Amino acid sequence: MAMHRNTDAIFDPHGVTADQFVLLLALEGKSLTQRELADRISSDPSTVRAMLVLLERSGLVERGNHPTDSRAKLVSLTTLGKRKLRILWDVGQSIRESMYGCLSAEDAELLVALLRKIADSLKQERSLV
Amino acid sequence: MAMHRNTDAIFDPHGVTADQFVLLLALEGKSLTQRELADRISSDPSTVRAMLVLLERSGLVERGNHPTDSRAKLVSLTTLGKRKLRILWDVGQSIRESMYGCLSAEDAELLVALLRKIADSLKQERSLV
DNA sequence: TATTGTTATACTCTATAACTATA
DNA sequence: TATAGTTATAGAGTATAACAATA
Repeated sequence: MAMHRNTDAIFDPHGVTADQFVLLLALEGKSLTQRELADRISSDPSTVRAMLVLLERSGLVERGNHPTDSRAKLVSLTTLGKRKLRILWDVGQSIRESMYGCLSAEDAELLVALLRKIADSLKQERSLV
Repeated sequence: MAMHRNTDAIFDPHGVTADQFVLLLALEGKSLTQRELADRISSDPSTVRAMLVLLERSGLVERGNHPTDSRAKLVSLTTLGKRKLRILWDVGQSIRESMYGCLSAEDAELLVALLRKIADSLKQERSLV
């Protein structure tokens, strides 16, 4: 598979790019419209469309009809997609844990807490816009 | 300018992509061959070549002859490139500081220290390979 | 009129393979 | 033989603009 980002190397052995992982993550536990998906991953409808075509081809995602809006399509994970997402999450988790290996347990926990605080702060900023 | 990553939005107004910024940063204070540059930014010679063509066109970088190896080319920042790099660094710095805005000064310092520890650990791992 | 999605087009980064020139 | 760089080719994400269908 062709990589298009350095970080893809992590997921490359699993046939998924880092961007695709982000998209799959946004679909965890719910169905979204392509537009909602684009907003969620801070991308563009045309970009999302291109990604979905590839992900559909890989069998990780499916697009069905929207119950009330016939313009929209509802995107959701297939069974294979859910399974793949779980695997990829575990891959990422093991990498994170090995990165924290040079820190004490307390420092690792502290680091995550600080990062989460920043993430929450940014998310709140964004929702105010 | 066409963006090719979400993070490009930060540098887009300055006509530089995030990847180009990484490359320019690797050239700060020194000249490197294209091969060294590729190793430094964990990329490929053909990729680096493509990037350098664009950066040369923008006038941020120049390629001269290598003093002892006539196969190699020495890549270095132009005056404009050095100036641009300083500006981009300041842009990044102001963004980092605004991100730390939700943390106390001590916590912000601690966060940077923890991240730097991880970075150093990864760098050491890499040099052992 | 506004919105959802599609299509066409263009740009940047990614990399592999085959190649030239030099060490 | 090995290395530095180039070229051709291919793939994936990025976005804009124009468009059809629907709300």
